[in-house]
Amino acid sequence: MSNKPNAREAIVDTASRLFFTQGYHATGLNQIIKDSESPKGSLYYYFPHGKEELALTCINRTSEEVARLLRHYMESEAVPAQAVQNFIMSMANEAEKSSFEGLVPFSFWVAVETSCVSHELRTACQCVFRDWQDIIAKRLIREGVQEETAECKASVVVSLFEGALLQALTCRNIQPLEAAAECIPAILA
Amino acid sequence: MSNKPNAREAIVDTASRLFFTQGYHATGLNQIIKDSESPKGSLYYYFPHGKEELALTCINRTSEEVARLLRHYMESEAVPAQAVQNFIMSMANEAEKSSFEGLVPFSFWVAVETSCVSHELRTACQCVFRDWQDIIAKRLIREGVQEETAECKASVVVSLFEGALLQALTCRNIQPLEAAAECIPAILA
DNA sequence: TTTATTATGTAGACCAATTGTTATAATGGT
DNA sequence: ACCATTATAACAATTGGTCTACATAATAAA
Repeated sequence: MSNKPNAREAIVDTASRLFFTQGYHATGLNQIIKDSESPKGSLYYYFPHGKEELALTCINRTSEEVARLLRHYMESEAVPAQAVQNFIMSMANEAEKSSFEGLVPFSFWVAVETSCVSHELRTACQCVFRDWQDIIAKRLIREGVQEETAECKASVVVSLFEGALLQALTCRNIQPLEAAAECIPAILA
Repeated sequence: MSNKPNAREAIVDTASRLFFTQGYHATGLNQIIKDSESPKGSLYYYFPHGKEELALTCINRTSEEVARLLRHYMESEAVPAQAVQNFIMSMANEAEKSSFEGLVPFSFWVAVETSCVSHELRTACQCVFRDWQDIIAKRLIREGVQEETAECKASVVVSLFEGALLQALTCRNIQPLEAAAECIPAILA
């Protein structure tokens, strides 16, 4: 009872997990409907444009989720460098806890993959990176950093984190993330 | 005449380009044989184990190619930071020149994708990252940096570069790479 | 030197399985 | 009766992979 729109939620949940751990092309619609225990009819009922629309939804939803988390960490520390370090290490712990198999929402390497699919998906991924960068930059500006410098450093933080996550997932080891966190103060100084 | 093993070369060349720009799963065998103008018979003659064996060959070959390039840049400058900066900016120019569509061999985000395919591919990608890191670390150690610190900083450089490349390819803009290069001295100091 | 024999590649038709997608029928609550 | 949702079956297209036929070149036997 009262299972009104939870089929949609189940689909988006599992699809997000699969897209971000396996990749867009590696994830089949059949696997999504099997894992989410939802019928294929529902998938095309909620996402008439199919896989691409579903992916777009997953990207936007995950992006917002992460932005919220990032904002939380950036606000809850007096020193920006410490905030970023906490954020990175929390993600590292999360990844390790799930044996590098769970949804590590920041791992946006799907961006390049989906960029080849359609212009719409590429634009969505662009926005994701820009949003994250903005959150960090705004915090730095508030600290008195000049705007242009802040944008630049925020971009570096995002890049470093994405790259470290890529290495960590490949090697199934949080060491690259630890090294990244350690270097943050030197970058933001 | 004398066209002995150039079919193999053609296959590996085009397959590398496609794998590293589109991704492993997004690249079909049919596209490879069409683009390389080689018949499927030849593909399975040179790579009896199919797609996976071909991918392994592409990864190893590209990895060595990049390692050679990286080594070249690391040797040809007196100051390590300057060497890394030159390397990053040369890659940025290369990417821009091809409108972000050519083979940007450093973009190893396929690593995560292929990591899901087989243990063998994952191990290969791990080795790639370790090799690149070693090249940078050795140069830093030669400069008098302590071994452990050197390893850590080398890992950061690799992460930062990979992440910046990810952003650059997504946004079709070299700005993230420029920002990354600018930060290198602060990291290696 | 001519003739067999065997490697080495090329060429592409063919295969079962799966892909994303569509269409239509059946459900069930209001 | 209505409408939102679910449930199937089928769709063409493509996937990675196998198979056999064929050409050429190298080697061995006569």
